[in-house]
Amino acid sequence: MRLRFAPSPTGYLHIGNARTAVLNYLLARKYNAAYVLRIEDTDMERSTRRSEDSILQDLRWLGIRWDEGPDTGGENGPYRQSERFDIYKKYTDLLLEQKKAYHCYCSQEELEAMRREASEAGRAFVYPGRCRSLDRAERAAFEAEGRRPTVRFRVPEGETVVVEDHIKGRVVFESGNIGGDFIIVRSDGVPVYNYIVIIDDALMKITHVVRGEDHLPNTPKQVLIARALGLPVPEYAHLSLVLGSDRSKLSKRHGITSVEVYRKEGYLAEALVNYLAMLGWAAESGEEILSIDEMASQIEMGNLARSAAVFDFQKLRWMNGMYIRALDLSRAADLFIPYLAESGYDASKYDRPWLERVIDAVRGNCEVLSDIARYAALFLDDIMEPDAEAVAMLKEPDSKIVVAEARRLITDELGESNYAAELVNLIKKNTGMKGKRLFMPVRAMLTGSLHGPELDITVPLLGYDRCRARVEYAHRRFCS
RNA sequence: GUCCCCGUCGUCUAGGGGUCUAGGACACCGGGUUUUCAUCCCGGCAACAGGGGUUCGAAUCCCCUCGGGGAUGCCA
Repeated sequence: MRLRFAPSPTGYLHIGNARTAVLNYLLARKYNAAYVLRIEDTDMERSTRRSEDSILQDLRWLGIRWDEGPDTGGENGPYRQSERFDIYKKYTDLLLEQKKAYHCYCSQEELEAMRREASEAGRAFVYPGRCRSLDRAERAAFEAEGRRPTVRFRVPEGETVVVEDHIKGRVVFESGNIGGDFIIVRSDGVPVYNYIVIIDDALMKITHVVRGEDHLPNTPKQVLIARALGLPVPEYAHLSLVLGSDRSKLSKRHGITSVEVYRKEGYLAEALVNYLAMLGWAAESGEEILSIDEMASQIEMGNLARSAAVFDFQKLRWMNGMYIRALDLSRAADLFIPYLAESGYDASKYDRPWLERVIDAVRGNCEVLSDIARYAALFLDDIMEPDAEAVAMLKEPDSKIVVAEARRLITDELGESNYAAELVNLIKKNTGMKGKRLFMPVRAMLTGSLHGPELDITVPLLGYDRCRARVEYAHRRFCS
């Protein structure tokens, strides 16, 4: 069994395509199938090497590994369609020779006019077959005009194509209503997707094509090509599409669609893969947080959803948070530190074990890695400017008593060794303050906020010097 | 327009003739824990698109309607 993912390098890896890649990968793992990566770069205007590189990079980041591809090579290469033109040429010559295809001299403008006419008349456009049977003289005349022909596939009449789709079930098409003879080679000699996809699948011995549902209406064209060429037809599984909140095909206006951007925002590959797989698939156990191995062992080609799924950014965030919390602390630190650096904190300035404790204290607040700076700031900045709530709290008369006592203690009585254990206790004892009247001012003066990790964790992590500086700052600001 | 696909809580889904007064998850709303926040725990809200069949019995099977999506490219 052999599966493939065949992206077109015309931009970044789209989240919907990533889902196709992930599902193919899980299925390949499940059935112990070969996973082939093929680059469909026949759109010469839009395809770029830079895009191909970024797609490969994103796939690797997701944890997807392929057995054959443009970078790894393999027995069925080359794996870029742009490097296989001579192969397609042979098939085109064969079709031409057998009259299963013919040269078409209609210009794009003429075609456009016919299309417009059909749409204005409320009819479906079907190529009328104007060039179906040109004789030598007619062809020569067109050539003399400087027209460069495309090659059209002669769609046989009255043929039925039945696709036994693993997800959709039996889908039946009549050759009479697939739009007429379609172009298989452009006038510049470059073949088009609908034509060569089936050749490559056959030559690369792909047994199962798992791809987006948007390809379903193209399938009969591909099957007809295969029949004309005597090539084997793979089995199909057409995945339902991913939609945005308004139920139209997911696009940028719905939110982030680039895998690279998710990575940069601090989503974990494991979480993204997990979420993508859950979009249109549910484990029998009902569990939703699953490793790649667990998903691979439970997934089946036949139990993927038939209906489209709306991409829920909120749920992805939730899932990412779950993964962040489950991370081994050292790995969490490795992942978070670059985000601290991005916010201007030089991680090398801090002691690693201390930094890990800080991260552990605030990771529960983080849904994405880039949330870290906001929550860790209270440990990393020297002075925390109190926010509005904290200011209001520190202006309370009781709070001033607490702040004043804190200052007295930390300047006169407490030091590095005992402040953490004694500061709050002594304030309580000496001022008689308790409950929120005690903890809130302490929290506000030490962290600048009324919210945050428990003080028992926060105070020792802050360290004596920083606590002292903040107490003095609060005292200057609110008690003088 | 034509062809194709799809239709269970707001969202992702379980369910495939009786065990469904329809289960889980996210979100939301309460409550508990945390003297705070987040986490965590408990509870609540909320759906079989509509209409006809078939059947003793339909969310499940069939048909129609409606709704949504996709395709209809010298894009993939």
